[in-house]
Amino acid sequence: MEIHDSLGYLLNTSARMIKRKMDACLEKYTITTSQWAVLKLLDTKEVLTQAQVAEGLRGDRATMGSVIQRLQEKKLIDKVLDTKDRRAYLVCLTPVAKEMIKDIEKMAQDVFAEALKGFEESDIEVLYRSIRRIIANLSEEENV
Amino acid sequence: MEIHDSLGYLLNTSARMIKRKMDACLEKYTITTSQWAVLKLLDTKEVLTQAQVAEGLRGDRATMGSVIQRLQEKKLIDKVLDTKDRRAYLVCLTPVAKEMIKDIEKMAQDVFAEALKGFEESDIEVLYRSIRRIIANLSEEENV
DNA sequence: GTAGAATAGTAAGCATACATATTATACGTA
DNA sequence: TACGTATAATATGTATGCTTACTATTCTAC
Repeated sequence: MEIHDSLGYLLNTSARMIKRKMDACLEKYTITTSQWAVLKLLDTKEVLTQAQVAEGLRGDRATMGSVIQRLQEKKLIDKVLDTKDRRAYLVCLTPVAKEMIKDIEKMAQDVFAEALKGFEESDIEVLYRSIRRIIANLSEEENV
Repeated sequence: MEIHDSLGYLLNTSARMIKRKMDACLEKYTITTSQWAVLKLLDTKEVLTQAQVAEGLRGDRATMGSVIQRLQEKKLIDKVLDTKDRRAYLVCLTPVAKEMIKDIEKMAQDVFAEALKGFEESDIEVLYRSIRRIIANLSEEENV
């Protein structure tokens, strides 16, 4: 099978292209797409431990730790030691970050709209359902 | 919008999960998923310059250069200076790599089969067509 | 023929992404 | 109460992935 026909190549390439476009748009806010994902998760969940952030974004704790560290350096999140579990830090957004997220939200939608230009509504529905199914399939096997 | 509902998150996460699974399977061959993609491309095209490899996999020349270097160190590809264009190298597979690719091909199919377990044939068709359309949409805007 | 633009490959810097290992802390059980 | 197992965070090493910049070479237009 041609590499260009493989599911891995198609998913990886489309993901990289969206990330590239998002990174370019996010540059003016001095954050990256991965950092944006962490901010978005905390916007919904308010307070999480680093382990929960990693789990929430299906990333590894070491990587998420360093993404969180950079966000902390940029004063976009705060992390404080959990008094109930002294191993853990509680992570939340700063007011600056909350303000910023409002501005970025629309821009992110525009990137996805561009990616999905000309799509049938029904195809969009199948696409999203399919990708979620792939994630579920690969999570399932992991837990065996 | 929830981060988990965003197209970027869905594509990125599914791509990373497939890559993770592929990397685990490829470990016994001592190569990575990105290296495998280069080998697969050269298996089809026989001889390419590094710039063509980068273009063929929609990557940047610096990154592809270092992936190719590592494959050369592993004796899986050869690169020779192009006598017609002394800027360029011609890259091709070694016999060892060609033998290896046969073994890996089936394993790669198994990973995709696992990802697509339980899918309707029609949904698979919509999924592939949709992702190709996303790639085309994002390529188009790049070339404006 | 020459100058300017473009290309091929690499260097350097920064940001993930992943795996493995270590330290400190928490939890459950005998 | 002590011990073994599990967890949270970080350290380290390796491999991308991307951007910018540089050098050598090629190509095109005048």
